[in-house]
Order: sequence, then C-alpha cells, then structure tokens
Amino acid sequence: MAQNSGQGITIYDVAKKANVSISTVSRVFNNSPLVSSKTRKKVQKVIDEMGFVPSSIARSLVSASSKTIGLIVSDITNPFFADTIDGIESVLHSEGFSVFLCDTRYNREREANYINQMLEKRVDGIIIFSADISGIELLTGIKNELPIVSIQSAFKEVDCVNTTDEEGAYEAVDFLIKSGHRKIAFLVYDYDNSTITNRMKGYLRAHDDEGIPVNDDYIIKMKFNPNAGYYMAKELLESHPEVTAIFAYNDMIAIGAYMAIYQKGLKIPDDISVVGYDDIEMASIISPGITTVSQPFYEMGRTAAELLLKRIKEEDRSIPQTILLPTRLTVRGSTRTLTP
Amino acid sequence: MAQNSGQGITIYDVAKKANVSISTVSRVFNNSPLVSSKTRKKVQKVIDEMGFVPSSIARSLVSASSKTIGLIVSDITNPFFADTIDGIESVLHSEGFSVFLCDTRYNREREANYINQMLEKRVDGIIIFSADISGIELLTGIKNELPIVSIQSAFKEVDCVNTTDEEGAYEAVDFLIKSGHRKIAFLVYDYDNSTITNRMKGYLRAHDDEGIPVNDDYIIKMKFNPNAGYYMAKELLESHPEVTAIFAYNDMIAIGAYMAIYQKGLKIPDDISVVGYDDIEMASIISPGITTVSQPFYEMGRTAAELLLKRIKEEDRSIPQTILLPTRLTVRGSTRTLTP
DNA sequence: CTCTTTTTTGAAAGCACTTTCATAAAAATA
DNA sequence: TATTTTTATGAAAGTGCTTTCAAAAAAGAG
Repeated sequence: MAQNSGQGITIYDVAKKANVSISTVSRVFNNSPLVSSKTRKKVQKVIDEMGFVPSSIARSLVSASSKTIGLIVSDITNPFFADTIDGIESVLHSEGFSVFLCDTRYNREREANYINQMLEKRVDGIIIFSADISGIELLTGIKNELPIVSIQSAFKEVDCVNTTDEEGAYEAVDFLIKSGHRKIAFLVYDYDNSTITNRMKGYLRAHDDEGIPVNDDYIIKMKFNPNAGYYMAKELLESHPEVTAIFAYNDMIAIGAYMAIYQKGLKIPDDISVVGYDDIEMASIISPGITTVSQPFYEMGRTAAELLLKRIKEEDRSIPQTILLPTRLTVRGSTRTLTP
Repeated sequence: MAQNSGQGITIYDVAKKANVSISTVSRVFNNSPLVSSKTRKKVQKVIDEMGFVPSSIARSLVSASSKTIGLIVSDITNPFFADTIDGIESVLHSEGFSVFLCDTRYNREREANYINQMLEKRVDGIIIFSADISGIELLTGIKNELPIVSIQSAFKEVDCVNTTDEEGAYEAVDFLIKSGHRKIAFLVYDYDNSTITNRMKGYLRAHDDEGIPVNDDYIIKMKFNPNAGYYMAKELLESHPEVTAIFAYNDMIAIGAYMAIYQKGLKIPDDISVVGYDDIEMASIISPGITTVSQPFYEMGRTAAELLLKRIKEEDRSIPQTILLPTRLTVRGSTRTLTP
C-alpha cells in the first residue's frame, strides 16, 4: 500500500489487516508493555504500511486531556519571543504536549475570542506572556479550573515567572554612574505595567544610592510604537545635548536611539553612551554592540512550562507562586568611561 | 451556579438541568432552527448559568473535521508575518476555523515533528509561508490527502499565492535608473529560493532594458543574519564608494544599510539613495521613510486562506493553481533624483 | 372537532480511540 | 503431565458530541 497521510485510516483498519483486536493496535502505538514483541512487530509493520496516524482528537476525548496548552502573547513579532517559546516547547514537547499559540495583537476582542477557543479545545493549561490587565481579568474567572502561568507580569492571582527588573535597571544605571556619568537619560514607553515601574525604580534608586539628583527632564516617555526609541532620542538630543548616557527601556529603543545619534553625526560611545535591556540577538550584532541587561528568555520559557506542567500533573491548586529569574549586565562597546 | 470554565460540564449536565434531551441542547448551541424559541431560551439560560462550553474535541470526532488549519512559518518574528496571519485569520475565523501555528525556526527536525502533530490533530488543511524545499518535500507525500497552500514560494505541486517579485524589483530599479542613478548596488541574502531569484531577475532586466551594464561587484550577497544589511552596506561603502543607490532585498536589509551609511557620516538621500522591499511598518516610521516595494501581506493571507477553504469545502482536487498578487512602488524620502 | 400537515423533540447509533476486566495462551512449577 | 502462575489478547463500555429517524406535539385545514 502506498504511504498516505493517515487521514481516514482508523485503528479498526489496522486491526483488521493485522488480524488482531483494536486494543492490541492501541497498545502498540502507545508503547504499552502488554504486547508480545512478535505481535508488536507485526502490527507496527501494518501501521507503517498503511501510514496510520492515530487521531489525537479521539485520544483526547477518552483520555480527557488534550495534551495541549494555550500560549497567549500580545505580539508575536517581539524579537525575544522566539527564545521564550523555544524554552516552553523544549519542556512541553518532551512531555508530549503541543502548543496552541495565540497572538492577541493588543486587541481585547481577539483575546476574548482566543480564550474561548482554548476553552473549547480543552487546553490543559495556559501560559500568558507579557499580558496586560485585561488578559488576567478575562482569565481570572476561570482560574480555579485551569492552571495558568504568567511570564513577565506580576499578578498575585496566578503563578508568575519574572525577572529581577528593578535590580537589572539598578545595575545598569549604577554601572553608568560608576563609569563617571552624571547626566543619564531614561527612555521608556508611556505605559503602565510592573516591568516599567520596576525598571524605573531601579533607575531612581541607583541615583539615590550614589547621591546623584535625578533630573526629571531626562526621563523621556512615549507611547509604544516600533520606532519610539528614535523619536525619544531625537527629542532628547535636541533639548538636552549635555546628556552623556542613555539608559533605554529595551534594546529596540536603544537601536532607535542609535539611529537618532548617528543621524545627528554623533559617535557611540565617544559622544554618548547607550545601555539597553533584554539582550536581543541584534544587540550583539549591531555595531557597536549594545551594553545591555541580559534576560534569560529561554530559561523563562522553560521555567514557566515546568511550573505549568507541575500544576497540571499534580492537580496542585495551592497558592500561586512567583519565580524570580536573575538578569546580568553584559558590557559591550556602546558605553565608555567618562574621565572628567 | 457560579460561572466557571466549563471544563467538565457536558451536554448531559445541561440537558438534565434544563429537562430536555441532549439533542436539543446540541441544537441550541449549534443554532439549529429545529428548536422552538421557548425551548431555546430555557436551554440557553442553563448553558449560561452553568458556564457550559461545548468540547470541540467531541465535536470534531463526530463531525470528522477539526475545523483547524495548520500554519507553518519559518520565523515568527518576521515583521510582515503578523499582517499575513491577520489576513489568514480574518477569513478563517468567519468560517469558524482556528489556526494551529508552528514556527519551524528553519529547523527540519522541528518541521517534521510539527507536521506529524498536524496530522494527529487532523487539521483540515495547511498553509506554509516562506517554506524552503524541505517543507514541501515532507508535505508532498501527503499532498493528495490534505489541501495545502503555499505563500511566497513557487512549487508546482501545491496551490501558491505569490507576488510579482520580478516586476516589483524591476519597477524599483527602473525608478532609480530613471532618477539618474547608474551605479546601483543590490544587497541580497546568499540563499536560493524563487523570491530571491525573481528579484535578481528584475534587477538585471531593468539594467538591460535601459542599456546599462551591470557591475557584478555591486551585487553583495551574505548568508542570512538579522543584521546582514549593516555588514553588506559597510562592505559596499568601503569597496565601492562611487555607488549612488542601494536596492535592498528587503526593508530589514535597508534598515541595516541605514545604520552603516549613518555611521560612515553620510546622509540619506543626499549622498546615497536607498530602496527597500516589503514596506514593513518600520519603513514608514524610520527617518527618512524608505522608498520601497509594498507587498500586500494582508491580502496574501486572505487569498491563501480563501483558496485553502475552497479546496477544503469543495473537495476540489484539481490541478494546483498559482495566484499572483501585484506589488506597488511606494516612494518616500530615502531616494532622490540625481542631476548630473 | 377530526384529520392532515408541519414543527418540535428525543432515542439511539456512531465517531476513533482508551482502558478495564475477563479469558486464552504460554510459561513455570509441581 | 497436570496445575498454577504469568503474560498476552480481545470484548465491551465509555468519552462528549452530531445526526438520523421515529414519535409526539402543535398548528392548520376541512
């Protein structure tokens, strides 16, 4: 028989051809030890010949587990997203789970709709990445029924995997201060979430600890857009050319700042130092490499998936926990020591 | 009763509570006209009260259709990907289909694994976006069983949705030539697929038609990496400073070129003109805006989804067709007319 | 107020599997 | 060789729904 997609071929067809019962066929592709090796070989041969692929739909129905988890993100094209999903999948896959991926594009209607789809698909759990409040609100109603893990947002209602945002920002700004910088700008999205709040705290505390006053004019905010960094840096360079260093909320902003700085004819780090956050791939590729706070994206994914799996398997519904993963300052060519 | 996730509640529970048969419950949430409005109201009330969500698993099993299509992409973080998936979903969603999204990250093992998952999940069809050969090879074996549509790659075995790559490149380069440019570089990935081949053809033919000899040194190739544009432009500016215009294979490369040009202290378009391809969001945001070949990404998604749905519904297994979508040159600030 | 016709409802079979429980076959023991 | 124990196999029930078909209820016709 020619190999085909296996669509339409059932366990009955295989059983009939192999001259065994469907129970035996089921046991074969489930690797049950309750089959003699002789029978196993015979059945496997028929399975291969017919190109039989067991229907996960039927399997899910009887096992009452879809072996699928839902993954909700607000923007798939986020550069670090891929690493995190890699981490999530590496864990899930080894346990035979697959991922139903949903990109809400910051759209509430889509989000609600996706969550409904997940419910219908009977996902075994949900991971939400960089959720804003609405996501959690929507999910809160179903919380006690379905394990949920949130990455990079602090909600006490569900398990969270976060990084040490305040410390990361503190370390970055402290590094600049210790390098002699005193006029340090902070370029950040004009948005309200725990990540932004925490990095802001780090920026302020670093100044505080070193006894350096913060100039509010150096904190530039702009609503999220893909080139916000460019605009914020442009504004800053025009209004406050005395600034010697920029701390960007993330690497995308830092890259935007590069553009503005170069366009103005200035050099990095000679004229101005730049520090980013995230350590996306581009940060090491670009020239000069961005000094940045490295986040363990892959690890975040792994940790979230492991946490979720634990909840799913152990039916553990105890109080939500938060896991904090450390960041690390990676120094590259975009910063220099200021000798007065 | 408190609202909950609906997990665990079955059609039987609803039927019992509403004092009707399960057939009636089924009819209610399937919007069948075979229910009196009185009964419908009564049942719907119970459904809402109990928070019942019908299991798509059970529904798929009996309807022999998962109402799901698989979407295979090689890199989720591709900026234009989001628009295309938007287009795909806009069509699919209105027909009640959902999308099982797979990012192969250019990894064959993952790809094979995902395809197997799709087979198990009994997807009703597959859309592959920017596939390389291996994808098609893997799918060819199952082709006659499962509708497949490929976006942005030419394969005669399956339905394709492509854009006029050669014409797009031709138009872009012709525009530069007509603007007085003679020394036009082409920055492109060192990779072999139909898109690259076609844009190269357009670049060459534009020169040909205008009687301008092509200088092979102006064609810079580099293996794919996120900042290839920067490196290629840097190399070009050093070895061939006489070049007056750059035609970039895509906008990401163009943006990389911007960086190299700025870093060198040159101005766009005063010292050098830049043309991109794709018209990603960043192209209009960046300064100066990139003159680029706009691709109808949303339309590509819509078209592919419609084609697939047609195949699925009509059981139409006639010979594969290719749909060509037009591109359009969008002129922005990155190019200027050269007056000799 | 009957008898048809139409509308609404429910019983039951089926979808492709897993799993339990009973039984048959094989192996081990007496 | 007979008996017990172990291992391998199959029959059947169950998973949550859809859909067909028959029956009951309602509506319309005479």
